[in-house]
Amino acid sequence: MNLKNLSDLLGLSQTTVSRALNDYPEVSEATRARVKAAAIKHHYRANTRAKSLATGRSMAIGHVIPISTRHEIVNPIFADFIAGAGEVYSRNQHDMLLSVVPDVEEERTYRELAAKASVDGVIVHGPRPNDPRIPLLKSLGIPFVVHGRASDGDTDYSWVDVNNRRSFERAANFLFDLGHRRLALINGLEFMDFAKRRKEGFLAAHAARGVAANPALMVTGEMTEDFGFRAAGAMLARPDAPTAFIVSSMIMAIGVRRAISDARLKLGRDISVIIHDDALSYLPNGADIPIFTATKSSVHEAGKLCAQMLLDIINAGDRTPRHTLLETELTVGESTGPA
Amino acid sequence: MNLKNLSDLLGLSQTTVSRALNDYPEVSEATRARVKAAAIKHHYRANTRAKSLATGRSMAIGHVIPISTRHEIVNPIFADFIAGAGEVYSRNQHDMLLSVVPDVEEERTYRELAAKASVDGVIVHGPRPNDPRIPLLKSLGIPFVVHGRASDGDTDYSWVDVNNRRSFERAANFLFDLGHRRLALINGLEFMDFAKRRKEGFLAAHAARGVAANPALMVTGEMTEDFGFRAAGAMLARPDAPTAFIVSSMIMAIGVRRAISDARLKLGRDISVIIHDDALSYLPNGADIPIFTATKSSVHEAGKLCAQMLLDIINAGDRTPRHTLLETELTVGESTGPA
DNA sequence: TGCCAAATTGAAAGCGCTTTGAATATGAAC
DNA sequence: GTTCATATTCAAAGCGCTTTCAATTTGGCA
Repeated sequence: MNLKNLSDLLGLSQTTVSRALNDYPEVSEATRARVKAAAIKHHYRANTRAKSLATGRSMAIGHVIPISTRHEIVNPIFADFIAGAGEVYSRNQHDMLLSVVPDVEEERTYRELAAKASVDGVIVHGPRPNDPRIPLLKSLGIPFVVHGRASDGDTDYSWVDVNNRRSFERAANFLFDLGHRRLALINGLEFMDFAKRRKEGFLAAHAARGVAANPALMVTGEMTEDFGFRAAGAMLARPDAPTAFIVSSMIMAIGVRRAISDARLKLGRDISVIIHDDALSYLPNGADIPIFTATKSSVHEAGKLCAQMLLDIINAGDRTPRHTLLETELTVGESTGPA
Repeated sequence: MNLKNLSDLLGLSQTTVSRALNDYPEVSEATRARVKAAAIKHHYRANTRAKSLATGRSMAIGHVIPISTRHEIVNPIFADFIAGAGEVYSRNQHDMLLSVVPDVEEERTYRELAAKASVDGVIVHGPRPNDPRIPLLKSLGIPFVVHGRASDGDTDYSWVDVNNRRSFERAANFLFDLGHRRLALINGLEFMDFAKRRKEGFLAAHAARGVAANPALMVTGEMTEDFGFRAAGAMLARPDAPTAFIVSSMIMAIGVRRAISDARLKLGRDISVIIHDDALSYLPNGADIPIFTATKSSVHEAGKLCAQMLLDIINAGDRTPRHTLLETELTVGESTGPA
């Protein structure tokens, strides 16, 4: 069933039928009702490709998911973020186009998306300091929103980010207030911007208290359970073992917990742990009382915000950058206690 | 830069340029080379919408991700599956169209995808027994592949699935062989087909050994850490506590491990655990020696297989169903021992 | 009754590509 | 030098929609 069939059926021109369905005013209410009824009855839906060819808008948003050729890991945050964004797209009749590409081909992918005109805008995932994608997208003229920020370089673009620096500074201060002095940081890979900012916050808190941060207690790595386990295990074996950990993700923290329990220590009593909690739907931080004391910020919500911001930008047609900086919630759980 | 511009530039007709780029034989090698060079030089890529309007193929595959209105959870398996499928699509110049929709609107979404002709085929996620989507997609005439199977009802469709029944039967037998008699099953929600099959396998092993399965030791629920923790905690507190657990996912098992350690028991010595390991990239089952004894099957691989099967079906044009049944690998880790 | 503005409808062009059918150029065979 | 098959190129139609511009109808008012 296409427009021609439908209009023939109704004895109307394609013009009128198209206008009736798209709520143009120059169509009588009587015909509009008749047309809409017929459209529903015959399950008519405008062919997306034809429609977007005619209008010049694809009604689709692109997400380019780079698969690291070195690390072969899929960001576990991804599912919840996508789900959040997807909800917004569905509600606004947009499609989501996902490209999973080896990171080395990322630039080519963006260029193709632009040239093939298959999306109206893109979300940029996992920004790195001085990220080359930002100038690229600007030069291509595609509207985009970055989930996170890329420090250094051009900062004149739209983003939604968590205040990672402040968040980790607060976490460190919380531990200092409990009397801890030997804090460990188990962070994500440092070429990711968020990890860099978290470390800065961690160090800033140390500086403010006049406590020297021990480089041996600051590690960065893949955000896996296994890495958390090894890193924490190694640190706990040191003579200058930390009394508290700040951990960049729930998944890593699960490994940290395993290391702590393997070392026959009790979480919250012998050792304190604060995590950053992305509020992943399948890893809730306890039901009533949080298992971990955490700086919490829902990545599902971030997905929604990014998507909404991008749609707003596209609709507004005005390209002045927008920013949303989310503060985390510091929720106290059972994993922290006095030193 | 569009086809017209490019052909004007070259002093050729659009026909010839199009043919040159699409490797049609009736174009001289000299012109083909000239055209291809110019295309690269001017970053020309055919507009997807125009192309698919002309060819009738959208070169896109749809994935409908239902968000349960009740459970609000995103399947953690999702990211790795999508990454696997996405790799295959990229390699074959296909796009992936993701629709995140409340489960109640799923039917409407499939109908729209069909009517709007925005995809050439779809992957069906999370089949349930007697799943209504299968007859629906058949009636709509869209090629599709199911990740998993829907027992009961029409079985005449293409799928890629793990042999869940056999897998859990083997796991139970492995524990029986170690001398365990009181086995617990911590399973996914039973309206999911895979969970149903796993339970069948669990029960089949019991029946074969003449051991009565204790209904109190078989639970189903959300696949979260928290559910695993609570379920295992409650069971361990019983007078007829299990000596071994079979757990349907790594994430649940992490909760089980927490419950075990809270009960001051040692995993692998006091209590055995076998998990089903989907080999999620961010939750590796230990680095050298597996933490958990597991029935393992990579969901990333399953994503690739589903995608490849669907593309094959679309290209073959032949609609006879194909099936791939994957056997799991039973790898012995440190979480099991004699009763 | 006649006139003009407003309301309503339609024909046709165009979005950027593929593909059919026709036209032209080339070259081998006579 | 023709002739005809083959190789190469092109003009134009068509994919299903939107939108411009033109045509028609309607109704208010003098």
